[in-house]
Parts: sequence; C-alpha cells; structure tokens
Amino acid sequence: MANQGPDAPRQAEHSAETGAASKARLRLWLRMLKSTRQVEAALRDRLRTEFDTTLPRFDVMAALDRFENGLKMSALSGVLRVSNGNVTGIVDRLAEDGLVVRVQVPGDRRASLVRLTRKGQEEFARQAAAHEAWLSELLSDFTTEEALTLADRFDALAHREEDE
Amino acid sequence: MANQGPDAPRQAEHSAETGAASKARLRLWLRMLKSTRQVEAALRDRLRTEFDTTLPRFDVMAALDRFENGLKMSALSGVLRVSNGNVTGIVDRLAEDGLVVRVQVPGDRRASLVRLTRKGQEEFARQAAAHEAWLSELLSDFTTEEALTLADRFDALAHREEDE
DNA sequence: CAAAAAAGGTTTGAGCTTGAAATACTCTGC
DNA sequence: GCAGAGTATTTCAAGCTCAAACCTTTTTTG
Repeated sequence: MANQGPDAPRQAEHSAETGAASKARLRLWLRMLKSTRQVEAALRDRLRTEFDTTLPRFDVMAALDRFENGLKMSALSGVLRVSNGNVTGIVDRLAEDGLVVRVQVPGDRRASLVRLTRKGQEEFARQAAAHEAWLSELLSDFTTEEALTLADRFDALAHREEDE
Repeated sequence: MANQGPDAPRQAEHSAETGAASKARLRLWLRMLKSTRQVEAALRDRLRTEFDTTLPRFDVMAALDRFENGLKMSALSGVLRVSNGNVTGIVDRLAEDGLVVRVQVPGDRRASLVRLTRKGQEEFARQAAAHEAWLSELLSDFTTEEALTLADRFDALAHREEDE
C-alpha cells in the first residue's frame, strides 16, 4: 500500500490534519490488529486442541472466576463488553457442560446469578495455567519491564475510550 | 526455551518460574486485547452507521484496493489471514452489491480473480478516508513518533509468529 | 495415458457476534 | 391498585468465523 503517490506528501510540513500523524496511527493500528489476531488465533487453536473449548467460553469462565459470588447476565456482558444476547448462548452451552449454573436471585424473578460449578472451577484452573504459559511464550519478545510499560500505556488508551 | 526447569533461573531476585514475566505479559495481553476491541467496536459502529457496511467487508475491499490486478480467492484469504470458506461468503455479498467482480482466470477453470469494480473503488476511497480519520482520532493519545516506534515493535512480534 | 495427488473453491455445521424486538418482571407515582 | 417506566434476560435475523468435507480441475507420476 504505502507509497503510491510518486511524491505525495511533499510540500511544506504543516501536514497536521490528514497528514503524517494519521498515517503513523494507521500503521500502528494495522500492526496492533495483526499481532492481536495472531495471538488470538494461537490461543484459540490451543484451547480447541488441548481443552476442546473456545476463547469466548474461556473469557466467560475467567470473568466468573474473578467473581466468586456470581454475576448477573447483564453484569457479565458488561465485564466482557459484549452484547447481552451474546452471553446467553455461551452460558447456555457452558451450563449444558456442567461448568456453570444459573442461580435464581431471591428477591427478583427476572434476574439470575451465573456461577462456576466446582467442576467449572477445576477446569478453569487448568485452562488458566496453560493460557498464561502460552501467552508468556507468545509474547516472549517482551521483557517484563517492557510488558509492564506497554500495559500501562494501553491502559490509558483503554480508559480514555471507556466512558462513551 | 521457557525457563520451566524446577531450578533453572532463580537466585538473583528473579525467582520467576511461572512468575513475574508471565504475569506481566498476561497483563499486557489483556490491555492489548481490550484496547484493540474498543477500537474495533468503534470502527465497526461507524462503518455500520455511516456506510452501512462491516469491518470484514472493509478489510476485503482494502486488500483488493492494494492489488489492482485482482486476487485469487486463496490469495485473498492468505492476505487477510482468514479461512478460505470465510472469504467466499463475504465476496458473495460484495458481488451482490456490485462492489467486486469475479473474473475467470484464462488458463485455469478452477480459479477466479476477485477485483473491485469502479463503483467498489469509489466507495472504498470514501470509506478509507473516513477510516483513517476515525483511527487518528481514536489513537490520538499516541504521538506520531510513539506510534511509529510501537508499530515497529509489534511488527517484530508479528513477523516472529508469522512463519509457523 | 490413466490413476493418484494436489490445488482452487464452495458447502456445511457449529458456534460467535451484533442490534433490535419480544418477554417477563419490578418499581414509581398517582 | 394500576398504568407506565424501567430493568433483566431471551429470542431473532443477519452476518462472521473456523474446520472439515466435498467438488472440480489441474498436475504429477507410475
């Protein structure tokens, strides 16, 4: 893609608006996306072959593992930042496999709490350990310090977008 | 590679078997993923509301825009790094809308080249301009220099994974 | 040359994802 | 009480995604 114009962005350097900055950010975005997708693909593949599960299922279980008291469906979709209806199906399938349960909330017949079962906890523990190891391998280009620095950098970005 | 040994590294403060490094990388991964998804969600939303299209459609058109002579289906899925069958459906829908065409390859009755139509080119040009502007806005936390530095950093990562 | 292997694509089945509409329940104010 | 507003969740249609199975057409090879 890059340099199609023979001498496109010459001229004075008051580029500012559609200029160099936006090209640089576009470039960054494309790399980020590529890297993220590669890591995601690797994780998905290993989850599938070694645990016969999927990334979304893992994500849901990870969220539930952090909240031992369970999460309401809406809270779950909020934490994962996916749509409401989405979570319904994933939880359905996890429940079929006996990894999570829906517990009725006493005072409110609309809501239910989703919680990991014992089996779910044990299964997730195994998956999470493997997941962390895979990731460390996949991101081994980054030293501990660099990883932490970058993590904070992205954190700022994430927070900025968060409240919309 | 990984220092898994029961007593491989330790000593000088980094006892790090499954330790600090992998936690840091896990943290980085979670932030990357969150940021990437937020940007993706924003882009998807705007593509939908302003151009009535989707990110995968945009990606396909972007790939075709870079190769004016067209791409074979297999090359297209290679460039985009998605599965074969996936591209079939997206191209089908783009073709229905008159944005791309499938052209028979002379010497080979199996293959066809996919190409942007005139209309597709024009439509993509509008979308790409908007896309670049949105991105610059979404990533405005990063200066030009920082963006380029990070892009290179991720590039290394991407290339490392590439050949598997 | 014919059988086997490989290459290019599509189809299929299962699951993920979204946004919108539908359902069901709770709460507020009158 | 009860109408309406608001909350919690599910259902639905359309589209994306993958892996695996499946055609068809080339290419290889015995």
